[in-house]
Amino acid sequence: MSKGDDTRERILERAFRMASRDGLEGLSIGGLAESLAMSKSGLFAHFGSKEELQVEVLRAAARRFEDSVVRPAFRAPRGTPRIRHLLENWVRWANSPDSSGGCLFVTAAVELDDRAGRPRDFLVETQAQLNEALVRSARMAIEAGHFRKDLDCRQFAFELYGLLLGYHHAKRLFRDPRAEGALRTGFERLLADAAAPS
Amino acid sequence: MSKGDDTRERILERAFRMASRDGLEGLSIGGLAESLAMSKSGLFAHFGSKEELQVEVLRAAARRFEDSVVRPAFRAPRGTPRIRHLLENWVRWANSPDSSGGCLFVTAAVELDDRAGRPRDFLVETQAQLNEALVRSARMAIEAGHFRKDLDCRQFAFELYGLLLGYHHAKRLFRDPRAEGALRTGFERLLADAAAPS
DNA sequence: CCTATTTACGAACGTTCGTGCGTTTTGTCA
DNA sequence: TGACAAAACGCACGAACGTTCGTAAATAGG
Repeated sequence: MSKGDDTRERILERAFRMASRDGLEGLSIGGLAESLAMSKSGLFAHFGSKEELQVEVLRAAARRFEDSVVRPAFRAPRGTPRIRHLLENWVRWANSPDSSGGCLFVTAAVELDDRAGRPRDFLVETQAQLNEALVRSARMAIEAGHFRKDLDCRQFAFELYGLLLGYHHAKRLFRDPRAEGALRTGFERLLADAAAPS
Repeated sequence: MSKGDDTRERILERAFRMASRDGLEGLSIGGLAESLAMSKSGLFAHFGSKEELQVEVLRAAARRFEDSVVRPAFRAPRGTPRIRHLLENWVRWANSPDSSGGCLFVTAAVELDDRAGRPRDFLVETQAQLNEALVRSARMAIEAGHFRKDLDCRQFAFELYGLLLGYHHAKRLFRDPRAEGALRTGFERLLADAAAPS
């Protein structure tokens, strides 16, 4: 790997953390450069524009999420085990020191939700993929006989995501230590409601 | 009402809408002044600092939310009717043209969740009050015999808020027209699960 | 109507923002 | 090692930011 690619990765890693806290707009090139002890223009040259930097930060985050949350979970057996792993990895993601400023996707979603442009397009695409992965997982759980046949899989995904958002909110705004417990309780309720009749 | 108070209200009304879209930090005094056809310094003099403006925007929003969502709902009979009214008003709030840039509280919560200061303190306080109102509503529904006695009211509030956040996310980022239906379906599931055994 | 006060203004401050350009340093490979 | 390319730099730019200040206009009360 060339020197340039190496710094580029260092930049994105730091930018990921900064953007989690301050948002993609709040992320400043000057501040980012300073925190990496390099010049503004030197850093800038790697991306050519702030918008491009934002897209690349999102791309790096998406890859990281895929690597540490989705893919490992999809190695677990289909059905409830896989879905449980998904939640477990997701919680670890949200609690990881890299996300100490909040989940970047939550921050970005709120920030970009009506700001047209490439960053928004990219975020919508990856979030849609994540949502599809959730829906698919539920569908597989039906096929595996873990979930009831008449379960609305999109609805399941919607409510699961809502629980995660509620967890994020309670943990970060209220700093409520009970947030994770509430998330898990809600998750169990969701699973129980989706479960196939015994 | 004096002339000053009148303009102050006009400023806050406009600022409320702008901050819903761009956040409390993205809200710029220059832009706000221009959109109101007044001078930056003239507007600034009403608040003395941007932080103070942010707090006042939040205060105005909280009053408005109280007036149009919470208080009207609390005029409905205790128990499920009141909780249903709460959701109804809440959805209307989220869909109102004033919130066309997203619910200010959601935007602000994500933005301020780790930015210490008076705006964050104020937001936490009002959001905590809202949460308490939800918990209280659930408790009253138990007393009214609508909800089962062993219901965890905090958990109920947590999940209800999660549904709202999920709705906000699906509607605004995905522009999914099914979002409101998913919210209502989840809400009914939540109510059914909380219902007293017949 | 005159005066005292409130309200709004215009101009400027110092900083920071994203971005562009020319140069110098660093790395790479024959 | 010498030459070419890649990478990082310093510097400057115009614009926008929040904020300050002295002054002009508008309003309110006697």
